[in-house]
Amino acid sequence: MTAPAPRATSRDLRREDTRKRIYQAAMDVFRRDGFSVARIDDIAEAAGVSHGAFYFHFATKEEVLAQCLAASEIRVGAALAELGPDTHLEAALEAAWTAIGHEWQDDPRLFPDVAMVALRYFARGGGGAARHPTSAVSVALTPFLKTASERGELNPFLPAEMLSDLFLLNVFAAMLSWTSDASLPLPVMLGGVTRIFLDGVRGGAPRPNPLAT
Amino acid sequence: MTAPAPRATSRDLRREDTRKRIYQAAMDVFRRDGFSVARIDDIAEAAGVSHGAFYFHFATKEEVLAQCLAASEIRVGAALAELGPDTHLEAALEAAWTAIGHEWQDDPRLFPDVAMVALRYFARGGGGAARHPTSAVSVALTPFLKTASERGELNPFLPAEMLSDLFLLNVFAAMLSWTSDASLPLPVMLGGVTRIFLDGVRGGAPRPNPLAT
DNA sequence: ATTATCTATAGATCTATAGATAATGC
DNA sequence: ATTATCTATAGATCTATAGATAATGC
Repeated sequence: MTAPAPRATSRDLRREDTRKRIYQAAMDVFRRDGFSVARIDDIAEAAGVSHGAFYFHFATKEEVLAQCLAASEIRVGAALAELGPDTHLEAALEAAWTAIGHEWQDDPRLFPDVAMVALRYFARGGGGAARHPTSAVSVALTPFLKTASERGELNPFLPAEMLSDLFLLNVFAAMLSWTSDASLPLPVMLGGVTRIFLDGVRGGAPRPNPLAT
Repeated sequence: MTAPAPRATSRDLRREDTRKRIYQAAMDVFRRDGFSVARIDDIAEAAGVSHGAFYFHFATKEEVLAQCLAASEIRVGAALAELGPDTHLEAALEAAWTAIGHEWQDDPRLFPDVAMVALRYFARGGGGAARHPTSAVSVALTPFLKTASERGELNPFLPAEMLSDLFLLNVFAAMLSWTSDASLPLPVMLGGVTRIFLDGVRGGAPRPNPLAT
């Protein structure tokens, strides 16, 4: 599956360089002008390339944000990968929202648009054969949910695979709510939705306390 | 607050007629071509008006969907308004997801785009003085959450005002997930997220109340 | 010689607006 | 006469693509 030996040529280096310049210029312009108002020409000019060069590297403005999100997800996923496989679900979820919160707390202006592209990609998901090219974070969280499920700690209303996506959507909803109304501190909101989610998936009113560990 | 007596003139009737023709044509084209691909010119042509007439009635393609969503929300809100004020939270939430599910189950193609504009409007929310021009459904649900909260049935992690938005976002997430992977029936998914949400806000394990009012 | 990267440019679509038409209110 | 509704059109921006340039592999 892996290619033989994709040696990096000078052309490759040059391409990567301009791609990064365009990416950085795009993010700068997004932060300065707002995503929807940002114009491709301004991005290209700031990057010192032609209008068309942008489209050679990115199919659309949104793809820049999608790559930004993907990079962030990889960092968060890496943080989660450091957790031992026996980490309790509650700790894993807290690690996730903490990392996600740190990723975006300094970008409140940009976050709503990021959430938009995240939603768009989520909507494409598609089941069946072509299983989600879902978020790296969702993939990293699923094992903890599966483990908890196998231990009988979760109620059976929805399959574990769906729950990580559901959790992340709640985290994004909390962040989005915070960007438009920061009357509560971000950790309170993220902790709140996590608490609610966790209590929710652990099952309802009368239940045997499985935490008796 | 209400205007004196906005008698409907023949001009008003004519405007409303063309607006509705454009609206209907737009929805038809959206369903036929998909929202993002749909072109204004095709909509205008189908409605038998000029290109610019569309923009006289709607600022953008998205505004058509926003009005579609608003109309749906008003219907759902009306259904919820028929519930007695003592209706239990669980019954109110079920009434909500049932109505919402009925609204969109025959429009799986369009729903992801509707969710997108809903998210956009939610993101604008904005706290402080200019309180959400939030969804009619959210407004209709809030009293039931407040009542439950006052009865001490809910945990105190997030204020009741936020919970209705959070619930609706979960409902939308479930519908969205269903549109891309209908391996579970829609009522199962909507019932599932509702169950999780309800169990979540009702509070989990016994714990000290941090916000002890 | 072939191919990847990028520029220049034509075409499509959206956005803004000046002006035509006809209804309205005085 | 004034105003609301709509048309016609100019301008802005995005999208698609033909061609220039230079690196690559043979």
